[in-house]
Amino acid sequence: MSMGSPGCEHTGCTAHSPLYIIQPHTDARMAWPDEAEDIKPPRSLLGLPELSWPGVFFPRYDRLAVEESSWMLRMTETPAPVAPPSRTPEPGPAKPSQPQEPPSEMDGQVEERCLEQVHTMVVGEVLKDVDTACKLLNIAPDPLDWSCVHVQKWLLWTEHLYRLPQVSTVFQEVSGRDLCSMTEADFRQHSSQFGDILYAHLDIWRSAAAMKEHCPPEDTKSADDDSWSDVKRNYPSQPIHLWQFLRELLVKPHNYSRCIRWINREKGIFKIEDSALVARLWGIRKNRPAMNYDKLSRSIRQYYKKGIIRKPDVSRRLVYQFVNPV
DNA sequence: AAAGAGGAACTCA
DNA sequence: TGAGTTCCTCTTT
Repeated sequence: MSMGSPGCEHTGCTAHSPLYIIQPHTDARMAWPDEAEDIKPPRSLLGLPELSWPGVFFPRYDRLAVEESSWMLRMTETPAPVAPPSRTPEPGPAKPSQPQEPPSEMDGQVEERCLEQVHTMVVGEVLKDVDTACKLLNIAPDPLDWSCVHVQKWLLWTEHLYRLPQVSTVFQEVSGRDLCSMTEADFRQHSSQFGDILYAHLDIWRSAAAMKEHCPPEDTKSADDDSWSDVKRNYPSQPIHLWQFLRELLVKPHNYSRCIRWINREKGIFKIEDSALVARLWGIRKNRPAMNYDKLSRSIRQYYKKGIIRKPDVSRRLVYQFVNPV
């Protein structure tokens, strides 16, 4: 791959397809996935300046920034199918400060392998996150398919992810197709302060939708997802139950361990760490803006009689137990 | 004060 | 009719 050119001969991508790097949030729990640690290539190898490894996995980060780098342009096998963001980066990668020897053939092969691994990893993580959000919000992965209600859900979700003040109100009665036809300038017009973040986040979703068409879903599936995916396949039209929703959060500890986590997975004992946040996520999922922990916990208590959830033998605040742990 | 428990009426698919 | 949702009162932590 030629690192210095604005385009990429492997993919046909152009420098008009910028990489959105989301800077790490300071919360140490929101770190790069553990499983990715052993395949992190050094940034110097990528022709990027050394810094703490940036995430490309949006739920863990609260700020979007555009970073130009041709290696990441390989994220998509084809150029983005829709109008790209207007803030086009300068062509060519950032150069290391020290002059370097020309890379040997072996260096080139190692580099190629690392890039390949990074590419696979990034694509997988982005698609997994979009998939998770789709399940939680009950919306289609492709923004073009969204109704106005779906757009509102996605906006609430984006507010939550990036800790934005209320922005959903400025996009009333906007369908997914309308949203996709808007330029970055349109977004800025709707929200001068956060329009660029919303536009960047939407661009990730649109790129993910384009990628999904080219990547087999197996690439993005983890063992944790399998049982739940089976449930979704078997009962595609069933509304999600609260216990299913809680399980879905629990099987995504990278994303949600700060609001809910297993105490003892084998016994099905879990703890709600942030009751307000879990309630808010449930409210978004069910389109119930007034949802709070008082109501959510009442619904959990309904499960006592049904034998789905109970309090553990040693009762603790915000700790519950699935009667039949999977 | 926040969480827990449970009754009762209500909505919605 | 089932699965919550909403509101309520009272108890426990």
